[in-house]
Amino acid sequence: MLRFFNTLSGRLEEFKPLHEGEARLYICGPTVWDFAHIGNFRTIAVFGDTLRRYLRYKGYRVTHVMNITDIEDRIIKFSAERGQTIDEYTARYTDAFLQDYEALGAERPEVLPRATRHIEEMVDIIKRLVAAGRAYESEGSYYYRIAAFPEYGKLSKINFAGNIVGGSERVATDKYEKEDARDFALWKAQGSPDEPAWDTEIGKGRPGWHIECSAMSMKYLGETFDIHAGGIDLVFPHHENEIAQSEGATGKQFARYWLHAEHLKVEGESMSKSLGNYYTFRDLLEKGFNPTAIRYLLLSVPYRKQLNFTFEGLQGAEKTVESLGTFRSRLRDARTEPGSNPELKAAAARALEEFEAGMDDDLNTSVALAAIHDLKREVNTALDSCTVREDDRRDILALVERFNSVLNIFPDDEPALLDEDIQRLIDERQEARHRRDFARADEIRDQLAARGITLEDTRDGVRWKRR
RNA sequence: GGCGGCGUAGCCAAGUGGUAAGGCAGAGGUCUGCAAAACCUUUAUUCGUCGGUUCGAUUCCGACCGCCGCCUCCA
Repeated sequence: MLRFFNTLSGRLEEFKPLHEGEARLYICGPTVWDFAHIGNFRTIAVFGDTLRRYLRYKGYRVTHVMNITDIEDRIIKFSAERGQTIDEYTARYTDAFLQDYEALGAERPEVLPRATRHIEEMVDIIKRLVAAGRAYESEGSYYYRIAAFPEYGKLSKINFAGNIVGGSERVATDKYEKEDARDFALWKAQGSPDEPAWDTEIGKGRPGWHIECSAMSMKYLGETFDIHAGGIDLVFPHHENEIAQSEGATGKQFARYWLHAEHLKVEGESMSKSLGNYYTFRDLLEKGFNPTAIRYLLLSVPYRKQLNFTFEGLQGAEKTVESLGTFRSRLRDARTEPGSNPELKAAAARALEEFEAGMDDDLNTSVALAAIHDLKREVNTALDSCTVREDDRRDILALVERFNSVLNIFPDDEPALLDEDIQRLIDERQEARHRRDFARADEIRDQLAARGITLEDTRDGVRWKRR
């Protein structure tokens, strides 16, 4: 039974999709004004992708929508400063993001909508809100009338009674003419002629930040859909406002399950540019770290925990991921007798059960990974003692692929081709070893090591791997 | 100020009202010509501190200390 911690109810709830056999998922993706940092990737690419993959593993047909925000104050400002259109300005960051997203082993969502392409849908919602009395126009801008949506605050549990609203008087510092300090902008009238603006039925201007997610999620997933996910910082005001906008316009429940990923820390501190511990995924690749290891590390702690990202941990993850790869290729290459070993059959069944128990429990990836490590150890022991049989080999390899279809942490171990001269050197070394000419054998091994080829002598011959 | 999360071995950490998963690092060993890989053994009488509830708490409650976050378009 798959259960999620739903921010809306504050409880663990069984996942029941709205449509039989189908799971519809919306994730608030990046804002494309800068390169995304590893925290973004943990939420969007690792948590979001794992959620998507596990839903599919559970048999649901998944529709995954991830927005890419391309209307935002900084984007407007920077593109204007450079005399570029928004598309020209954001193209570089969007491309880089998608490239990194895939390098991290995440699957491309079915829909990657852009705010700039959905102005009409946003305007439509604003018109519906105005008609429902939940929005009003003021000096060319439109605001959400929070007083007309009594449920406001139900997601973030923020008590607005004595907090932001001081009384009935307008907040004098606000530059806009709002009825209430809490009211937020749905549409901003064009400020100056050089500012990008869209000419629409409700005037010339640009949308507020929150409306894009209401418009795009409902367009692709329906007015009510299953899961809405994102970083914990989005709970308020972004997601709270999305609920107000969507439910205020449709009168129906918006998203049924709200999942929020915690932020990570770096070396025990919050990640920030000023602390100098702000890393993008690209930074880590440039430092030579393996993307699979990065994924493993970001996955090793359940998404609702603040994982502490450290370089020591990343080095550890590299070793771990390497050993997973060794395990899989060892099993693949093992020469086995026909039949099956009941102990391994039981070990595999236990691993599957624990993996699913962990993942079912609000995607507890720590437990799921422990199940994989336990299986790895038992199988390696059996490989050492030659007690793996052909059926075990086949079944456990299939099981590993099942696990990997969800976590994607086994490194690629495609039996890549060796250059002919490398193969010749390996053969020559084997001959030398038979002659007990170990000096020559070691010389060749060092030579290959310098070319990035590590050799391992096993009972069944030489294994090699490229580093 | 309001609201929330966290504090478990050298490091990253799971977890539970009945006496602590997993990974990395360390130590010893097996295997090996030597390595590598793999495996075995070992590493918290203890889960921030102090109280309380309980037959029993790391797990529940309270206080305190420390860290992180939201309330300010940062995942």
